[in-house]
Amino acid sequence: MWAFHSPQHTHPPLQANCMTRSFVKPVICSIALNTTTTAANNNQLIQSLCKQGDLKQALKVLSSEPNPTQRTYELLLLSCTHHKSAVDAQHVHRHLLANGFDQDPFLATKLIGMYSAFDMIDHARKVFDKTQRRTLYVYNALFRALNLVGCGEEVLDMYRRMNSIGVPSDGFTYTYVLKACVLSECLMSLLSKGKEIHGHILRHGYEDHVHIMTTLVDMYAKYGCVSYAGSVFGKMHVKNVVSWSAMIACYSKNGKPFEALELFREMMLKTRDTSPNSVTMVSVLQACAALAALEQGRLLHGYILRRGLDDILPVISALIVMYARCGKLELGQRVFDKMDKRDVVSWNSLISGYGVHGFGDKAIQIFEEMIDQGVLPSPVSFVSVLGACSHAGLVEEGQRLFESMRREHGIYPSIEHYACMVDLLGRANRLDEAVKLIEGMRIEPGPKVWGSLLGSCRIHCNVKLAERASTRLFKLEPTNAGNYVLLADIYAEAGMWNEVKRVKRLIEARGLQKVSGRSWIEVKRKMYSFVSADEFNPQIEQLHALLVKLSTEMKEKGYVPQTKVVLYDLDAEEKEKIVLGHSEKLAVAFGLINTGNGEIIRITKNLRLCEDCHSFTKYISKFTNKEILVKDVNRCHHFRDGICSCGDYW
DNA sequence: CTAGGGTTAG
Repeated sequence: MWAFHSPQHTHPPLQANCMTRSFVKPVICSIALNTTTTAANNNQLIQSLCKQGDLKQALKVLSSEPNPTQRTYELLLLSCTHHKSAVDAQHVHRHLLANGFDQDPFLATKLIGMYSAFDMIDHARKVFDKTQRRTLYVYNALFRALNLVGCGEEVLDMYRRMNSIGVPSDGFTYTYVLKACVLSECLMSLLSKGKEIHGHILRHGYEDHVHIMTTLVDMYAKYGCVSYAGSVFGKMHVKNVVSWSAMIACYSKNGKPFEALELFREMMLKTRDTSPNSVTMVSVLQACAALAALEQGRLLHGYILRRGLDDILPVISALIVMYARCGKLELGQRVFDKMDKRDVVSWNSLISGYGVHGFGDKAIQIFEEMIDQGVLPSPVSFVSVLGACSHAGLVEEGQRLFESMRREHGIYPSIEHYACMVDLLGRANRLDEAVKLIEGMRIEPGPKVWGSLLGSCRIHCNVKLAERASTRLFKLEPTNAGNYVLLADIYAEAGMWNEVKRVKRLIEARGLQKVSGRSWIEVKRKMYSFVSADEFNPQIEQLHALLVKLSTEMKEKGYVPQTKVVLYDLDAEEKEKIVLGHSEKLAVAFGLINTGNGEIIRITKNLRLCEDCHSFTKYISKFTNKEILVKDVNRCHHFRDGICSCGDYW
């Protein structure tokens, strides 16, 4: 396991507030008495008042000061930002324009930053436009402001102009333009832009600049280019916590939790002066959650306590989610109960926890408790609670909540919410209603919505509707192989083999790689990975033999192999062989051999659990008297004594 | 003068 470093806490130096305060106080008294202060004194006085937080008084003095300095205006603008007073801000702005500072590039950067903080981006733009001498700093300030409101393309556009008129870039500029590449709406076209900027950066000798290189790693991560990110990261000579965290997050977010844990291990072993912080922990916990790696998650929990990171809300939320996904909902609940302050994310984490285990009623109860306690639900709260309804088949409750969203909470349903509702209705075989909902949408239904519908068609084997959904879906997401596989599944189940072939050819023609089924199991803090028909696994023969033996015995007790899922037109016996080799069954067999009596087998699957594996695992749990937890992409299945916690509704 | 990683979702 990881060699955890003992934490070294560094305390930030204490601010010397009290000192300044006692110095300034007597000065205030003197203005009231003495109105004939000199200009120099007035400027100093305004500055002191700003630093001290007395904006109103500072503005009063300003009105009788004929010659404010640049520094005076700077502090006034900062003070306005601090007090969130846009009215005063505009007053100061007018004042400085009237006093000959309208072309001051330094104050322009301050003004832009200030308007950006007020969400007044148009005012920020106007300041930029009116400033004739646009220094590098003025550009940088605007880039930052534009990035904050998500106007990535505008940043890139301006960057182009900046280059063409010969304004040089610095390290800050590069971090802003790289971020801009990710923010944009039309993502794909800008990946090449990002690569181009990557080139500029190297040409200008920034390859050892930690901030820029880390931003690059993050940019490739957000584009899902895991290998590019890894290559940039690998070439970095100087790495710090942020760089490591960015790369670990890259793996966690891009479906490579195994690699995330591996890199974290490397970080612990290789770096002596870089210890992980709360941000690192969140990403590593996400990876544990994705893998249902409970033992590793527990170690992390201990580490979090030792490092005193347990009062950081995102860390605790990630912990709750980790426990829930590892099948230890009660531990997640306990962590939640112990919190002394909670935010909406903490609540959402718990709601989703109950959701993935199929406890829809409990999820709704917690959702309502949250509202009773005065916490405003966020859009994600509704995604969580609607998802919980969907897993539990609580259609009416889901519809009620969906309605209350807009009416009682003023939250307009987004694509995600519609996708939840389509899933809720579709899963419950109310496909007509799902279609009606889509047709009545006030926003354009995205790939998630059509994907939900296609998934439901798969469950209820509705070929006609599946064809309709997939036509739309393939246009919106032509490169998502999963969608094609889903359609092929539906055709296969309906025995339409020519159509299956057609879809398969489509996948090939478009050069897509379908995600292969994979399962993981954690035994004694180590993760073992399985793919179906894994010839390279040294234990494969032993596992196969066990599976054949169990299958034969269980068939006598009523187990019937479900071979509909096989995408090849083969005879029954061949199909049976294929499903018996599914990765999830290999992991189960491995678990049976390698775990002790009474120990729960905990498995993760990267796709939805197939019907046969589901049925097989139910029988196994009865037959071998073992408790088995399987986390598939959507939810947790808890197999005990021949039944599954999902009630065969998943 | 300004900068990099993380928080819940199917």
